Amino acid sequence: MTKNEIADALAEIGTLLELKGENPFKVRAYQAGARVLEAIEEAELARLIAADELESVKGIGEARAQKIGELHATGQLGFLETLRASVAPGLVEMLDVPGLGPKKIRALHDKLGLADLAALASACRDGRVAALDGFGEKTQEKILAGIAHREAYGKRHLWWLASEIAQPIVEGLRALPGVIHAEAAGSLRRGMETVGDLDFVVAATDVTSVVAWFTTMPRVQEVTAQGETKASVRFESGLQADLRIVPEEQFVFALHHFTGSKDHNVQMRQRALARGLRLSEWGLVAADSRDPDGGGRMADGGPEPAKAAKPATVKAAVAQTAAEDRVVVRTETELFQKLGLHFIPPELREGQGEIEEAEKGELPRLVVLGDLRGAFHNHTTASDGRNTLVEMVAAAEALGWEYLGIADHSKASVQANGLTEERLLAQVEEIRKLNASQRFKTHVFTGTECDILADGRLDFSSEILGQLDCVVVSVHNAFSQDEATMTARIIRAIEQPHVTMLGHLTGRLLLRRESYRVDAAKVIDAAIAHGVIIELNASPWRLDMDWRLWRKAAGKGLRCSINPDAHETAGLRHVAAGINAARKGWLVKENILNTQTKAQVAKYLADRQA
DNA sequence: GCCGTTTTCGGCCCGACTGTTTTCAGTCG
Repeated sequence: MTKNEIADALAEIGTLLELKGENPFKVRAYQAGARVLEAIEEAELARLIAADELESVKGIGEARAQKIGELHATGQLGFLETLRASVAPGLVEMLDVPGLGPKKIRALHDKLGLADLAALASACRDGRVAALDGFGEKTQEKILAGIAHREAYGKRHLWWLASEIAQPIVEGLRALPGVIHAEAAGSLRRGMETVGDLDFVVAATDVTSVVAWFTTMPRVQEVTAQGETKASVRFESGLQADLRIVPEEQFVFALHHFTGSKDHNVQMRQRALARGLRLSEWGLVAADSRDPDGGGRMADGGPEPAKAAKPATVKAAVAQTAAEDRVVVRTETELFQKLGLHFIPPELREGQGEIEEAEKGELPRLVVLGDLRGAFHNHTTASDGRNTLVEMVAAAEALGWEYLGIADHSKASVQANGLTEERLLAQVEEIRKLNASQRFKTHVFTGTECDILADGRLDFSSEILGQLDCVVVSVHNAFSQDEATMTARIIRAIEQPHVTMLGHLTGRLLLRRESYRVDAAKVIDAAIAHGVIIELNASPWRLDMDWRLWRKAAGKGLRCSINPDAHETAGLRHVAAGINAARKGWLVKENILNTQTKAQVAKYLADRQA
């Protein structure tokens, strides 16, 4: 069984245990285990299992090491089979309904015998749900609406499109009277390739007017929550947006908190506790301000009367602390400093070792958009692009780029109007003339996006490829090959002479099409061995190779090129999405070809072709 | 189920909002 399949199995165990009402910490342990596994490489997992060292991984103990080993070796796990048999499969689907969690689902199942969404909807319609203890009319209505809109509510959204929606909202918030700061937080700020919802954090003096503006924005279909410090709305598209409003002194804490990720926040709070501090979105206070009884809830019957002394929450502690005694923090940099850390850029806050590196002061100086001096892998009307060569170069010049690499499709990509040898050589001539004319400051590098044929041969001969500045090779057909065949095919392609870089490693289209099956680690090793670059395809629908693979790959010596794969002039701007992904992959300027000057790039390409 | 720069047992991040209740459980992020 592959690593990801094992991670899925662990996550499924967590979900099933949750539905059974198991200890929540045990549930969390399985979910955390799944994430830990996702961060390990396939080969590394095999090595750890073989060496019996799985338990040395933080977050994996004896029980899970055994289960992972069994799944890896046999693809099966008796424990999981038994668990599956004991939980009606329809209950898992119910977790997708907003407002329904494990407790309520268990009540619906135990008391009304409901085992799937159809039965649940039916029970809502005839009023049986509202009659249950702990349920009511409103809950029943919400469940029905949730089932009806389940698909839209559960959908994730491309970062690029979500960002286009979020930007005017941030600007609108900043323009409101009484608003001091407003920022988009959440996975959008972390630069995730897709986001589930939008988060906004605002510092303001007048809460009600901000909430009123937010809940009446255009296209808001439903206000799902509205309180003194927060509001949530759902747009017609199903996208949800959350707003938090805090006093100015708390803005940094709230911004950090709502930027997340969850794993990062948990680690930050644990770190604060280890230093005698408590951290929340409300502030940073001494840990001994905790309620002496150990919590806010008093389940026991005998609370002594005079116990108003110590506040139970960070929020209360902040409120009770005299202004001059609070830990004052004005920027996120200061917040990290208070916990003995260097500033951690939002893109790195995934709980995957960034805190350890920040403690040592060894976080990389991540690449920024301004580092890019040009870009490769761009199409024109010669194949399936929508703008001519001249239009594309003019757009690159307007972006201030020193160079632009053209890579139209090759003849095997008939669906994309791929170029024959004759048409390609004619384009090369056209580009040489354009460069010679000095009409644009931007230099054009010739090239192709040459198809990797089903058997790993290339669509053009090496004689043709040798006449180009830059050769991108990509898979565009026979997607259903098995992993071994596909991997061997790609490796054969990059072993051939004149190949500069590999295009979109997995062929995925985010939220639309799965990757083809390929062993990324083997391709990465082969690329390094042959001095071939792997592109970070910056199309917001691709972002391929995935950011999760870059940190380790770059550490082994793999070079990157951030390629817009633009099919029109507006597509050149997609490099910004590629920069996000590169930053999430811990990449620095030096890892990336197109941060270099025209002269450096020209020399690099000439050396490759020699 | 996992974990230990106080710990091998007893904790485990923290808080807001809703709905259904009259003091709080459940859900969500």
